[in-house]
Order: sequence, then C-alpha cells, then structure tokens
Amino acid sequence: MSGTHTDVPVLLTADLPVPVPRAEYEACPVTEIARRLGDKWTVLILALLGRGPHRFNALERSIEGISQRMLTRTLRQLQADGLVVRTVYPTVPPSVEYSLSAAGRDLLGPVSALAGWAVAWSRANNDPQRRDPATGENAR
Amino acid sequence: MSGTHTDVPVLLTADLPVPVPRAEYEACPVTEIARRLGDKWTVLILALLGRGPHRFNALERSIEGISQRMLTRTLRQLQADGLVVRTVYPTVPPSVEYSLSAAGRDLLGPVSALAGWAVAWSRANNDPQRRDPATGENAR
DNA sequence: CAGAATCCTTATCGATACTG
DNA sequence: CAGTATCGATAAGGATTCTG
Repeated sequence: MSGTHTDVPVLLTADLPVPVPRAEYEACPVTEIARRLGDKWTVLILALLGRGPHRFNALERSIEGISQRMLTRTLRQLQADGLVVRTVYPTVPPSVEYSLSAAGRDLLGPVSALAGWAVAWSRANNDPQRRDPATGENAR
Repeated sequence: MSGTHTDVPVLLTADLPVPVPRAEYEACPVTEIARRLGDKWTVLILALLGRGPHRFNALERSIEGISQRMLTRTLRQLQADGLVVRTVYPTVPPSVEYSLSAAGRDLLGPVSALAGWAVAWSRANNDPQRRDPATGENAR
C-alpha cells in the first residue's frame, strides 16, 4: 500500500529510516532466515536434502547425535517455511519422504555464497599468525 | 595439517561424510555466522555501520528499543568475530567509534545475496494467493 | 516407521540500577 | 559518554517414554 519500491523491510536498503522503527527489524526477512539457518540442525538437514530426498529414519541415521524431537521439530519448521516438502506413502508401516522444495533449492545458492565467506572468515579467526584477541583480557 | 583441500567443515561440500560426525556440524562456520546474523540486533547494526562509522550513543539513538546491555553485547561479539573495529578517542568525556572491518564489509556481499532470496521468500510466505498452511491444523 | 508428550537444563533477551 | 552488574522472563535444545 505504501509506495516504496519494496514493501518488505530488509535493513540493507539505502532508504532505511533512522531511527530504525521496531517494525523494520522485527519483521526483517534476512534476520528471520538467518535465525533458522543458525539453529543447530537446519543447515545440516538442508545440505543432506540437497543430495536428494531422505526418509525420516535415513536422516536420523545420517546425523550423529540428533534426537527424534529435534529432527521432527526442524523438519516441521522447514516445511512450514516452505523449504521442505513432506510426502507420505501410505504403506504399512508408513514411510515419509522429505525433499527440498524449489525455494529450498534456491536457498542453497545464497547459502553457498555465505559459506564461501564463512570459510575465509573461519580461517582468519583461527589463524594464529594474525590473531588479535579483541575481547580477552577480562582478567578477574 | 590434515591433507584435505579444506580443513574447515562446511556441510555443503560434496565430500561430506555420512553419517555426519558431530564435529562436522558443531564447528560449521556457516551455522556459526548464521547464528550471529540471526540474533535480534546483528544484521541491523551491520546495516547501520555499513553506512559509516557510528559512536555508541549514535547507534543507541538510531535503534528504537535497544537496551544498552544488548547494544554492548552485540558490539562486543561483532568485535570478537573480527567484523567490527572499536576505536577509542581519549577525550573527556570519552568517545568510542565503531566501524566495519574489511571482513565486515565483505560480509555485506553474501548477506545482500541472501537478502534477495529472503525478500522473495517472505513475499511467497505472505501471499494469500498461494498460501498453504503446512503446519496449522493443530486444533485442540 | 515416524512420530507425539513430558520433563529438565541451558542460553538468550530485556529491565533496571549503577559507574569511571 | 560509554559502558558494567544483577535479576527475572522466555525460548531453544536434549533425554526419555509412549503410540498409531
């Protein structure tokens, strides 16, 4: 309804109003997706599904240490976000297949770009050659 | 020291071992950076600093509703991550300037790519035309 | 096989008060 | 001006048990 060229707040646009109103950052889709990617299992599950569809137990066996609860919750969240498709085959016993949606596949592009940056960043942070503590020194 | 072409686990590489060992996802730099970008204030602060250096109080005034505690904590985290540089000018009263490091500026690239995807995703999720509940139906 | 339900522990975040 | 310290509320994650 408002006449800007995008009605979704992204924080990175040039026309971000300052002071930044709550609505702008509380609804920021970048923060939203980062929040999901930043939880313990989402990136891993996306990576596995990126190789092809998996059944529930296949995912469970593929991830060392995940609990049923967290696998279920993460898959349900991904499904609600429209990134993963859940298909039930009414066999006995039932079999459920999870696969990436089109949006989920598209997401792997930007995530891979972020991964490139993250690997370099991780190297810089762990390279003792150029290490600068920055926060340390909190001697008590 | 180990001889693979990358010694950092990224989960998205083709040679991800299955079952995925804990070490692979617990140290995944993509999840790490997403975790930070996904907290409540980081993307917003990066966006503001992307426009130029800011002093502490300037940031506080620019963000409606942030507490001193969270502003301090978020800046300290960014500094520890090497994304933000903190410069103290020993005037009276003291003045402290925050700005993006080279790594911080580089990060804005991949984040903008993710933002492009996120805006489209957000539209799809809120478009009533193609809305599919997916999780709803939890009637009690 | 693919989960749902329950309980518990641990982070994250916010409000408030105080300080070199 | 630019923080620190303390407290309480809420959310995320894990272990365990049970089921159509």
